[in-house]
Amino acid sequence: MHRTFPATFSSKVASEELVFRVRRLGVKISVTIKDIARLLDVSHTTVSRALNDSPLISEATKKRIVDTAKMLNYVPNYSARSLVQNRSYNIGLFFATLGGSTSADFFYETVHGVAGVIDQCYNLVVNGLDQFDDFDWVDSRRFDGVILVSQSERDDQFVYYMQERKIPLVVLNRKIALESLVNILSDDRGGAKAAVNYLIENGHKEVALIGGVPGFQATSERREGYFEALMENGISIRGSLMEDGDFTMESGRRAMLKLLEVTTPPSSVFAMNDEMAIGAMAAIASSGFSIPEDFSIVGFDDSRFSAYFTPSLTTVRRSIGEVASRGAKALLDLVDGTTIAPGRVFVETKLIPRESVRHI
Amino acid sequence: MHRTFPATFSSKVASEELVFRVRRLGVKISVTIKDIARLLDVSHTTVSRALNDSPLISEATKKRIVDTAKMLNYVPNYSARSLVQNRSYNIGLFFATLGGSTSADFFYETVHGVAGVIDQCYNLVVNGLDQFDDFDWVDSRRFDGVILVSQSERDDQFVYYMQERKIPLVVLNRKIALESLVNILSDDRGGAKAAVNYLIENGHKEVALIGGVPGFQATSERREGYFEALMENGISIRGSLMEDGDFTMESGRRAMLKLLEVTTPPSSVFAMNDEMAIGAMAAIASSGFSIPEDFSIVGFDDSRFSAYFTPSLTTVRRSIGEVASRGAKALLDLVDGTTIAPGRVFVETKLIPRESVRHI
DNA sequence: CTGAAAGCGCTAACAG
DNA sequence: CTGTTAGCGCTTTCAG
Repeated sequence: MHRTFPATFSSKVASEELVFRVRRLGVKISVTIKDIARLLDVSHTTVSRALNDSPLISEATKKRIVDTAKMLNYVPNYSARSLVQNRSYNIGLFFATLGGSTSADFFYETVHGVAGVIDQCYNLVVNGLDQFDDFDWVDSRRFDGVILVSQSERDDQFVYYMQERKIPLVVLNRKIALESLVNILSDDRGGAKAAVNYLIENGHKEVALIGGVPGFQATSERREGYFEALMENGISIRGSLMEDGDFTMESGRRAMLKLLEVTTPPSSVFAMNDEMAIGAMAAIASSGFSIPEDFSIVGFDDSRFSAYFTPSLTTVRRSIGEVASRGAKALLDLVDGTTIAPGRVFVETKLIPRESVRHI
Repeated sequence: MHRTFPATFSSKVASEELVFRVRRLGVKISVTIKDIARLLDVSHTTVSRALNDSPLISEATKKRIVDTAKMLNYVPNYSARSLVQNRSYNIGLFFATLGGSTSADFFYETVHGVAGVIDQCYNLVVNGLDQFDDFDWVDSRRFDGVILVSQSERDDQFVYYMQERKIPLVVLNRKIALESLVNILSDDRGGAKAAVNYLIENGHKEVALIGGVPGFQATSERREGYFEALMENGISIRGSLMEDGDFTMESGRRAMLKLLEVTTPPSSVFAMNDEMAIGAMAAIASSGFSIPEDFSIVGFDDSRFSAYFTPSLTTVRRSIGEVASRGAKALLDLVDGTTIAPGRVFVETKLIPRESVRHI
């Protein structure tokens, strides 16, 4: 082992002596700063400084210490550091729920987007708000910052809780009234409007709507977009063409089955997400109709599978990954104390025309 | 505020005095054990004991303290507790990778399965092994235990690392040679065999294979199952009917396009996961063929969308969620020091017949 | 049953 | 540039 000793070792300490000391360290489970200090005859402060790249230390000693630390596989004790620094090195990524109406694709893209930005020194802690009765476990000493993927006003309770505790918070996916907050979301209304406009441009006089979970902000925003498009094109809104879903495939299927029973069925459908669009497509097919010949359909999200359907699904792309990564970057700045302008950022949406819409 | 004081408060401390003391606490960000101790004129040791439900304390004082703590919204400082107890209260959930070949559905089901079991006192830390150059950051003081969702032998390095550090580890999704480990996975081989057998039973004389990432254990196991089924039915193996994919939809599409160019194309295809099956279905459709008339296809995983395709996809269900939750339970036992028998658990797979297979 | 004292490993004034 | 000292909030001996 002593053959690997870096040459920069203290001249005061003979190589043999050092070997002896390392030996005496024995089968210690983990090396501490004190160990290194004793080994090199310096104070533990000096070691701490070296390891934290402090400027208050000579390059020589720093190198000596850093080398030794590496050799001994020193790993800092995060609990100790956390205790004294009052930081947890935990970043929370909280979803309103981990089950049901959070679609797999959405979840995946979000976690992926955040994880790609978060630094190695942080733990990314994933959780569903609905898992717990209260928020007591969310504490400034346990989370340096939190990214909330919000769906509805029900989450406001949590937002206020966080404000109270002064825990840095970034809210994704839903407009938040608090101006002091960083708030990143996609332009749901604009996207929905574009989707419906596209159907109208393609000659559809009637556009049915399959809605998401009532109460979710994405649902109301996309409904607004739907309304706007209809109104601007002088198309009257028919209640019988609007069905509620809950963002799951099954709900899309059920909603479509109902729409098929309307006396004068629409020629086109806008589903508020791709999963419900799939469900609707399944319902249409199982009823003996075909897409886009009998029905045109547009989804929302551009889930990764939407290009692979038959027919491929026309949809609205909103980069969930970008929302997530921008949110994560903002949170990191917030945690680092970098002053960033709070406020709302809309990530653009874009219509992706594919085969599920027919021009009439 | 003093109206809400519980009646059990120390008689030694008059209500007014207590109010005064609480006042003096002022706008402290967080209440500590010491605060409570001072408030109630007991030692901080006593408070600690009460809060930890120690038997070395009278019911009366315990109640008094617990009530006060609740009233003051006391939250323990996990860093401090961790430091002294040498536990992090972090549970790691590590994937070989967070991108690419980890499908959204798989990821979602796994996280969901684990999160449903993990106790509130733990943080669930999600990570991809490929995000980092080394494993130094994975430390026994930073993770009480880790669940590894493994794909290939490349992850062995990590497994050994964990063994060395004696960090409790549960490995999911892939057979691990180490007998001392808890190892939970689905019966990939059996599932694949069932899938291929099903095609053969339905009169198919030729079954093409679309494989997963070469090197992934799921890939080789499922290939084995494919071979076994063919051999037991006296069907010869044709190399031209086997294409490699990487578990993504696009790879399934490409593989199928190649299979369509074979001189005598097969009447059926077994794709090693549902995503590739979708890709294959897209390729078949775009080439002007239809399913199941021209080609029968079976997937693997029973992803939630497979029932909603047109035609719906015959596939093999393996409960990823169950693998995950069983793994999490085992890890929790391990962390708690409960002696559990290590070893391998196979979660059963089950063929789910749907419309994508035609009987000839 | 309760309290006093020690110490976990680290960082951060404050002196030299 | 380096060392001394103190202390983060908690649990845990060890004495009463």
